[in-house]
Amino acid sequence: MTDSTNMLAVVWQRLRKVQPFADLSDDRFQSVLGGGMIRTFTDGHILVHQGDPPSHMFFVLEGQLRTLLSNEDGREVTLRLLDPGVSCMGTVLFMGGLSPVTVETVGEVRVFQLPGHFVKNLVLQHPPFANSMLGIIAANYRGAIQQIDTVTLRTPLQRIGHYLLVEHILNGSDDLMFELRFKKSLIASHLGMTPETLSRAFRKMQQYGITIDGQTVRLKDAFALCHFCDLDTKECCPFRGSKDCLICEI
Amino acid sequence: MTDSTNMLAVVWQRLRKVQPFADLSDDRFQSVLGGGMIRTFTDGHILVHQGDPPSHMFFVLEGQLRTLLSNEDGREVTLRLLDPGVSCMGTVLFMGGLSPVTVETVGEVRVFQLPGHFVKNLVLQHPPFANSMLGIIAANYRGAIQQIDTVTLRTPLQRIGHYLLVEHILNGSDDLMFELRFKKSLIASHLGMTPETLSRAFRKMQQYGITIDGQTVRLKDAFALCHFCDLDTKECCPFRGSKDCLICEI
DNA sequence: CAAGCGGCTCGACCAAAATCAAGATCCAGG
DNA sequence: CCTGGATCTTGATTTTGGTCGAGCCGCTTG
Repeated sequence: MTDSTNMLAVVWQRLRKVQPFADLSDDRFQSVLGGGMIRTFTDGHILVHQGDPPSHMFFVLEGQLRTLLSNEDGREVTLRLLDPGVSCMGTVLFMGGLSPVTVETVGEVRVFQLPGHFVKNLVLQHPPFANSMLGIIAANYRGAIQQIDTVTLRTPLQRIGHYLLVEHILNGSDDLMFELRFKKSLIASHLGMTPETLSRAFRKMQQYGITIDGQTVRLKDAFALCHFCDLDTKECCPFRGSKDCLICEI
Repeated sequence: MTDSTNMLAVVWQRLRKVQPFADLSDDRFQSVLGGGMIRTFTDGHILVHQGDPPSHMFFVLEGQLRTLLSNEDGREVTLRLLDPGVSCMGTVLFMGGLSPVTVETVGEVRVFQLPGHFVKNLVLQHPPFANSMLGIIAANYRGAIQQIDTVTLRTPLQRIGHYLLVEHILNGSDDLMFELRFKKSLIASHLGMTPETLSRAFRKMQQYGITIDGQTVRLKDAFALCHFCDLDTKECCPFRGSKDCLICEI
């Protein structure tokens, strides 16, 4: 009892302020918690198989998940890499039909899972929640478009540069050193290339003043990654419009 | 007056039964029509530039649109090819921020455009409409995921096979002959390859009993395209579970 | 009918990334 | 402190699809 109360406290803490729950009243949020459950999985566990009917929406509490596509030969692409506070399968619930994606744990993971019908009801009964869901799905869609851009229009070097840039910005971008959140083989799979190619490209990044040692990325200066900026990313750049950024000036 | 009444009748006819309007009352649908406008564009006109703030949602009435991504070198990928009855930019409205995609006409096109704020209000005021929008966005997202699968996990031959299969099914799949809806260079761009590669792959398809002559596709038999089926497509296959399909049996 | 144009096809060549095959490095467990 | 396994790096080789150039087909236009 104490344990489960404790767990609930963790969930509360973790999910209260994030989409799609941020706009809910405390009462309603409480009922959402009651409608779902907390589960723990070990490394490499598959929560959803490509082709399964989608049953739940998942929220990462601790650890990491990834969503991926695979073909018959065993080749795969990672679609999304999820850290705590992030959800998945929300979109798939509204697609109708079977899940096009596989969801797999990366390391040990604790998730909160909410039944699909629960989510769908909430959407119909609570417009702000529907709006939140639209926002989440739209954001994921944006990510997918970004990924199409990445794998079809960019060289491996550009892909990694852009990936690092986004990581750097997420990280607050005030430090010239930060850690990769995911292991390299996963990043490679996300960027649509082999680990070998990733490795070689990391090497080539030294020409731009960016060195990668283990999981640590070091930048020569605050603008080292500007070469890899794009319209979308520029919007989030803390130096946007700054005279110091040679790229943005153009 | 007569002309605009006439136009409205066309819109009514074209849009009344399609998402996201199908669930609206006649009254409300009428007010939606009043809130938007009809416009005509010539070939190659750009309705939305990558990086523009999204202002409208568009519905194709006549002709074709495409949405695309492009990079600085002029290379581009086509994301979606839109026929009458289909919408675009609905998702982008909910993504927040600027449009990641360009929208361009293919030939002469007539569209109905609805201001973004109008759509957003409707979502907040009318839950079934929100639900429809979720469905539309989710469907587009599915398309994007499909495209990632296509460009990263499939050979050019498989990509085209799958594309033809989907076209065949959309076409009713009762005829062994059908027309490509889009010109080949557009299809190539959608499948993430050059027109030359598409051409060569079309040639190779003869080994599978599929011949392409101009815009006309001819199949040796009803199961010629089964080699290119996947889980997602299998769900829509009219022969699903049929003993005759050697692939589905597996 | 001829000319011109756009879209498609096809062959020869080339560049880039995947694959294959060793090593190097790092970490966990004994 | 040593060992075994996973992960990453590196070089050599192969494969694939892109690029370039030329020619063809079908359609429009004069």
